[in-house]
Amino acid sequence: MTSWISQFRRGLLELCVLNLLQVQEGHGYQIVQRLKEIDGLDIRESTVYPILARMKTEGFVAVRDEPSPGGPPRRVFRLSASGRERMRSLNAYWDLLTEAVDQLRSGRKEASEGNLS
Amino acid sequence: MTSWISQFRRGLLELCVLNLLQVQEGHGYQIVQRLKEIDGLDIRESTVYPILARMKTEGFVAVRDEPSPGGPPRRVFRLSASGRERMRSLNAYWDLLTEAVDQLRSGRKEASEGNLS
DNA sequence: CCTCGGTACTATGCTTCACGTAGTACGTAG
DNA sequence: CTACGTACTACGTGAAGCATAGTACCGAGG
Repeated sequence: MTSWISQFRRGLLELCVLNLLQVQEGHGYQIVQRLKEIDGLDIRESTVYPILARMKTEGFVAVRDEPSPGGPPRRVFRLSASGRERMRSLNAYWDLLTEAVDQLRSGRKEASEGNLS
Repeated sequence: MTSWISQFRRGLLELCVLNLLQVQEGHGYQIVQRLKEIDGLDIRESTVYPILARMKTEGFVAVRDEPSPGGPPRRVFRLSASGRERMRSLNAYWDLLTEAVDQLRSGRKEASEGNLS
């Protein structure tokens, strides 16, 4: 991983997980699969599980075990009240940041015309 | 600093500095002052100087000294060609991320209005 | 002169978190 | 009984934001 890309993801991944769980509870593996589909995120198990563990110890999610049709038992995560609160905080700050960046970039000359690599 | 807020800023601050310097060269202290004005960033000297140092060792900026009217000599930073390249990369990835988050948040449930699943 | 405050930068250590790698365990198909 | 998909855990590394502290130059006021 090109390292600086990882840096951008800091904190953002928790926001993504929270927003996913806000829609519907899910188990770790499932969340990993969903996040993998999202372009630009390219996330791995070893990143997601620690996030979920952290969120559990901080009380943002409730956990219960559930049997799996083909594998070891799943740990299903469900957003708690404080988790939804957290999500709102992160979303709000994220919006603030994106707005700040937009502002900073728009006042200035040209922005990067579509060139990703 | 509430800790999780700092995490969001990862990498983003370099992007901000690059975009500032793209408009006009400037010295460290000046860049700090400018970034401080930006809402939601709330940045400090001890964060900015290391970024500038890093950018220098990686060749993204050229540095020259300049006398100050009221203080020790200033170190003036100017974006290099590879610095502009870097800026484009970061901007592109940032755009990708914001789009991904927008997508993730909008495709799911509601943004604000009550519309349960 | 000497201190105080603003300017301008440097140095050190802490902490958080993404990620790589590896390992455990369950189930089914061949 | 091997191999593969599922599902999770554990450990170590490294990057970077930040707090704190220190250095140094300058002008104004007592």
